[in-house]
This record gives sequence, C-alpha cells and structure tokens, in this order.
Amino acid sequence: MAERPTYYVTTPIYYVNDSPHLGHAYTTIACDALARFMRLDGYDVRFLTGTDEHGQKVKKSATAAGKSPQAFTDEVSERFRALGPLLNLSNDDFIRTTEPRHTSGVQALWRTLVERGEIYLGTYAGWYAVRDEAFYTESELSPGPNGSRLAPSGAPVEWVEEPSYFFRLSAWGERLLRHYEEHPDFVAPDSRRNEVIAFVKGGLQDLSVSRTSFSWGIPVPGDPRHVMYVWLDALTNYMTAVGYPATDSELYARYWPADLHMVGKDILRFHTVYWPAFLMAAGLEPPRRVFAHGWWTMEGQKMSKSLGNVIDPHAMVARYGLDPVRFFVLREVPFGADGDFSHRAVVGRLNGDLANDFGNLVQRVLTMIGKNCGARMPEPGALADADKVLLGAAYGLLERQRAAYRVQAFHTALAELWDVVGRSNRYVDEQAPWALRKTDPARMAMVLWVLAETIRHLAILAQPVIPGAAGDVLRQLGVADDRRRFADLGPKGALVAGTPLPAPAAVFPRFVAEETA
RNA sequence: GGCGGAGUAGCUCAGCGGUAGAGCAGGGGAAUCAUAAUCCCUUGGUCGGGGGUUCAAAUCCCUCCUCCGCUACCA
Repeated sequence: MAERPTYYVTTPIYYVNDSPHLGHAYTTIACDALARFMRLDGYDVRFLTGTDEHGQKVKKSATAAGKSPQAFTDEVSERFRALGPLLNLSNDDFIRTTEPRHTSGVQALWRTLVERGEIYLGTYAGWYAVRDEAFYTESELSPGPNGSRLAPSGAPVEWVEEPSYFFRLSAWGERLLRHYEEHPDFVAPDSRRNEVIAFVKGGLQDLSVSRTSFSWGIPVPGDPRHVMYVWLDALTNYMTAVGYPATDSELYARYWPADLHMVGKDILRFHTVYWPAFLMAAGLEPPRRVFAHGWWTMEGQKMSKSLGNVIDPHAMVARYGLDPVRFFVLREVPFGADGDFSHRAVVGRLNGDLANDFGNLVQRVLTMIGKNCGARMPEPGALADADKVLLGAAYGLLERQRAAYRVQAFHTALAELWDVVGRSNRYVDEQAPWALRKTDPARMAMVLWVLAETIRHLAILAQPVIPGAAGDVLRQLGVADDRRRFADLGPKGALVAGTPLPAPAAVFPRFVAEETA
C-alpha cells in the first residue's frame, strides 16, 4: 500500500504574556479546519499549536503577578491548552518552548549555525530606553529637550553598547529573493508577498540573536551569560515538535518541511525572512508556505484591553455556540483580509446561513422522511433531470472545495457549499414533495432521497468547519462514523434505502435576542 | 517621504475591454413540508473626481482626492 501523502500545518505558538482571545481562536480554528479537511481527504496530517514562553515581557508579567516565570507560564500556557476542548480542536501536539525537547533542539540549531559560521560574537549598539527596557531605531525617536532624544513612549533614551551574538542575515538577502521567486506560493496572500519582497530588497542587516539584559530564555551554548533571541527560540518549535535535531526520526522525516505556517499579519516577517534564512543557513529546508491572515475588529473598533472589548473565547462560545462561531469567522471575510466581529453580523450568519438555510433544509427533509417514509431512508428510483442537476452540483463540490482549501480560501469554500444549500431549498419548493405525497409517492421518495443524498455531501464537506453540527446531520442521516470521509462522497457511498433513521432534531437553533437585564 | 493595495447598490463585496452583478437589508407576492423557516418578483448605482487611449472603459494610461498596509531586532 502506498504511503499516504503528508500535511503538516502549524499555528504560531502563542505568547503567554496575554490571555487567549478571539485572535488566537481565529488562527487556530482556521488551522483546525484545514487539518480536518486534509485528514478527511486522506492525508496523513500533523497539526501543531503551542505556547511561546520566554522573553523579557514574560519575566516582567510573572514578577508583576508575584510568581516565578515557570509557575506563571505553566498557568497561562494551560489557558491556551484549554482552547482545545473549547473550540473542538484536533491538534496532534501542543508544544511549549520551556519543554526540554524544545530547549535542547534550539541549542542544537544554534550549534549548527555556529559551526557553519552563521553566528558570530559582536556588539549590539542602539538607542536604549531604560524605562521601557527596549531598544529603538533612529527613525522611531523624536527630539527631546537639550538635544536629547525620546522614545515613542516619551522615555529618554541613551546610546548603549553590549556584547551580542549576531546571525549573518545580511548574507541571505539574495538567496531569500531567489526563494520567493522560485516559490511563488511561499508567502500568501500576494499583497503580503509583495511586502516581504520589498522589505528584503531594501537590504538586510545582521540580526542580533542573543540578549544579556535578562535571563528568562534558552542559554546560549558555551556562553550562558547570553540567552537566545526569543524569535530564534520560538520559530524553532515547528521543528522541535517533530523531533529536531533528530532529522532521521520518524516524525521529522515524515513531516518536515511544514506545508503551512499560519500566522497573523503582525508576525509575517519573522516567518518569511528570518525563519527561512535560519533554516537555509543551517542546511535545512524552509517551510512550503506561510499564510498571513487578517485581524478582527469588535463592532468596528480595534480590540484592546483599555477599551475593554477583548473577546474571551469562552464567552463567545457560550453566547453563540461553537460551530456558529467557527462558521462565522471563516465565512464572513475573505481569508487574509481584516474583518469585523459584530453581534449583528454573527447573528445574521447564524440565523440566516445556518439556521434558516441549512438547518431548516435538513429539518424539513428529515421530517418529511420521518413522517412519510416510515423513518427509513427512502427508495431512489429513476433520476429526473432536476435530480441530476442537483446531484451533479453535490458531486462537483469536492474538487471545488479542494481548490479553495489549497489556497486557504475558506470563505469561498463555504460560499460554494451554501450555493448548493440554496439550490436544494429551491429544489424542494419546485418538486413540492408534500404534494407528491398524495399524487406520486414513489416520486416523493425519490425527491427526498435526492435531497438526503445532497445533504450527505454538504455535511461531509462541512465537517472541517462545523464538525459538531455536520456530525449530527450525518448521524441523523444514518451515515456511519467510518463512512464520512471524502472517499465516501459520490455514488459509491450513496445512502442506502431502508436504513432506519433517528428522530430528527434541529442542528442550529436560531439566535433569539437575549433578555435585556 | 518611499513602495504597495483599495475606493462599484443602504451594508459587505465580486466583476477587471464588449449592453452594471451577488449576498444581506428594504418593498410586493406565492406556498405551507420545515426552526414563521422557504420560494418567486422587485426598489436601488452617471462603478471616488478630472483628463486621455479605443468602435467600445469599473475594466487600459495620466492626474488629483480619500482610506489602508509595509518602511527590521517587544512579541
């Protein structure tokens, strides 16, 4: 038997300085939908998420909370891990940068880079604001009193020099540009690709990859006064989670290079410039693709702690239900663009697309089968033209879904599914099975079977995005758990007449206005 | 400032050289299997302003206006 093709997809590892919010949920849901889609399509999938736990900010937050960094990160990391059950995530692994498998792997990568002459000891010099504990570039500074300079925060800065290890990033500009050229799908969407190319064309400086100003990090091998730059540390998780530095290990051999790193647009550069440069410098393969998605505003406003409009995923799921939320974030905006998470829009999708269009379609069909076909899957007969048209649309969905998922166009994939939902509702009205019940019961049975079979296709293909509801629909259709893969689509997996069906129950209740307190 | 992107129906957007489109919202109607869900019809736009190329321009070119992104070492 031939080996199944593999697919390795990652979320960024989330920085534990922050509690999980809609943004984290969004990225992870998108990856989950992708992972589920590929699994259903027969791929050997690896889906990774985790937490990024080192750095000065974490240390400060831990101190502020009166905890040790390890105790603090244990706690916050657990809140990210809890997103798994909350959002029905299917990740195969969850990595923390404080785990030994990671820290030792990163140190191995460091040693490799040193051996290859890609890292050298130098001096980092820059404008440093003691109050902010941060360096700033010349361009960020504004003039202060008496010829001094001020940071954007208003803090005074001073010229500071400290020893630091540097990565020879400047040597990789041409190689990176060639990589972008030869792999046009490496950065998506295209607008982001242009940005990255423009950035690299502007010239690259060597990158400071160690710090001596704090110690909450991975020690530099052979020079423990330094800890590693958090991005070198963090990015490497994608490899340490599959066994790096054991490049001959089963996991690494199977899954590296990753097929897709999903990221927010704010961390694009780290993934498309530094990361591939680190890897090429170490003689390793870069990931195949990096997709930068957009951000959500909340009722038209930027989410921020000060505005108090940061969405807690638990509250969001409690209010709307999980599958509606998953559906909304992937359906509402073209993936890659920014979107607005408004109550009105969520309810519109939930009541319109899910409850009225899809949920009600399933309900009306299953109820008619329940009442008029003895609660068993009806007997199909000869196909009328209208039947062929509808079934043809259903059969044609898989290829279209693949094309959309291939480029992470979740919104397109869902729109195509819902096109068939609409066709199905029109078909019900045109065929009017409630009238056929009296005039031509055999034809009624055929119509209901065609609808059930179409719904089977829709539900199987909707599983990646709304796994709970789609699974419920399939259960109500009497489709066994092991007959829900994409290989079961088409006539060969068709619903079998006579199969006893459970009593139908609504899958998507409409959202009704909450009591105003 | 430089580079890139976008401005099309009330809203969100598709169209990217050949008689202005979709979804939602609004208006009217049909049907009654169904979560009063569904289906049909319909109102609505001088496609940001101006100029140009063309038999023909949302669609190509120029220019102006507005908005957004990027312009490196917090992550």
